[in-house]
Amino acid sequence: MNQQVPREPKYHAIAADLATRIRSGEYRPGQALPSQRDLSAAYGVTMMTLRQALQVVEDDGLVSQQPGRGTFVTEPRAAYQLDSLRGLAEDLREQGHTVRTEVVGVGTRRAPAWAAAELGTDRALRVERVRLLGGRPAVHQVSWVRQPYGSMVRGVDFTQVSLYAALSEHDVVVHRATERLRPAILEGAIAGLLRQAQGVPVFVSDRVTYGMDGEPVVVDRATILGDAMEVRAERAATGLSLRWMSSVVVD
Amino acid sequence: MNQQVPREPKYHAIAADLATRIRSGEYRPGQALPSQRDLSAAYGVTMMTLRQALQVVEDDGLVSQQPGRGTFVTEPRAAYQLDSLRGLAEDLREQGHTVRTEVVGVGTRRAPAWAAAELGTDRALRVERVRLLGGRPAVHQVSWVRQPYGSMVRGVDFTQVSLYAALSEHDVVVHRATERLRPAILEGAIAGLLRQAQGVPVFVSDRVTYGMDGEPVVVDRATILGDAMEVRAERAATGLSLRWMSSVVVD
DNA sequence: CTCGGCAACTGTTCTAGAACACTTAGGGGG
DNA sequence: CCCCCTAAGTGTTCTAGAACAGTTGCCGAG
Repeated sequence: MNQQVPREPKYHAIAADLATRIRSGEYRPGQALPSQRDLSAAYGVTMMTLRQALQVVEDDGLVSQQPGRGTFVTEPRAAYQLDSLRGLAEDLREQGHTVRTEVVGVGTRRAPAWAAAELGTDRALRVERVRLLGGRPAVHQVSWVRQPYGSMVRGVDFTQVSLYAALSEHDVVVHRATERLRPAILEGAIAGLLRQAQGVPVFVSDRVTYGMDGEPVVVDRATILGDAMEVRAERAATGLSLRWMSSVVVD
Repeated sequence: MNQQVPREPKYHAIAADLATRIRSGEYRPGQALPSQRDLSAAYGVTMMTLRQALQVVEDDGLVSQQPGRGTFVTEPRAAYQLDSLRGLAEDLREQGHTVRTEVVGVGTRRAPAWAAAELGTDRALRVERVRLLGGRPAVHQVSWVRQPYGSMVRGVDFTQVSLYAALSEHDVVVHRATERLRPAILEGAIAGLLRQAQGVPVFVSDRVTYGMDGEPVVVDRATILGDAMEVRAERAATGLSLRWMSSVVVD
């Protein structure tokens, strides 16, 4: 047995192919995939390798493997993975939501104490945005990008380019994030920006994103309308996720 | 190669053993476990089997596997796993929190529409409780236990026994739960029970717990003070968790 | 002293099966 | 018609490696 381990693991490619075929409708919710034996033969790999691919697809929530019965495509579940390293808008777009970003302001500022404490400095670029779902403001977000990274992305049009994509263009690779969520009451200028009355219940999310060297790169505070998102957990699924309430989506 | 598959998979037993040794302090946070090759030899299994066990332990958040470096024990993270099937108080106690339960009322009632819709019937036992952390009311919880399970546990002293422990005494085994979390504003009689002013931001958690037959057994609605809990996510960890704010704990 | 290369260590991927547990459907018998 | 058994299908677990990618430390040379 002489095997090569390719640059991209086979099981990744297979998982991606299966995901594509499921998302494209080739395999529909409730439908059984071909058996593992048939799939492994079709992809030209052993059962073990195929099973690794299926584990990935199952972990992504696209299928449910049932002993003795088969592997079934699950109902689509739009979810924002809280631990995602992508930007908010990218996540929502991937889920098929119509997302528009409005930039409220961009400028080099002294970061407030809470953000400076996380960044380890108060020298930062402040990026203030509003995210609209289906044309309706749903999220107000202020990002503090630590210098020198802030200067790198200062001229970016953030209505078109995500902060993380812009950082990536400058080879700033994010590696880890922590995020905290709490309930709060909408007040101040943010209420106006979200076009809601003061006093409305919201989630406030504080997020710190770290680079490869473990140093904080971006600190975000997002104010999210309580009727635009819920936190949902299901034992049978991959874990916790944030779901964008379908009532908000006007595609 | 003639192998038997035992009733309990080997990798389960190995994962449990490793978890026990980590939790007992034999392997400390930050410390590297022995290499996979050494562990597989020590447990008398192949690398693949050992890796399955390690995947389970990593999925439980106890270790972090790092290519080329080793497998390291993670810092303990006191957390209420949102998808836990145990009762709320049990979770908190396990985390070392001082929890006291006050029973507001128990009685057979017609479940409200939202709970009846989940239970598939409005015949249920209503159990209303307040959970105190460190002597301070932190959570108000109303549980609706579908009949005939409600009748089974009607006479239980819920200040001493959790609802799920009581159900378990009657061989009602819960198998799966779904939970949703949203922000809200404290109002009505609940504010008084939690000894807070009306208008305070809270989380509201709706939870449905299912039995082995897939039928709903209990529907819960918990109102949780925003300063008693946060949702926290870390990429490097197992996913989302609810953390009880240390400021609330007065042990 | 610093840098580069090499060796030994680490985890990751893959092969090629085989045996087991679970599920379902069909056929036969009562 | 109902029940039981068997066979064929399903996923799950396990063996026994080998090759590859990543990491780290040590030694030698400049």
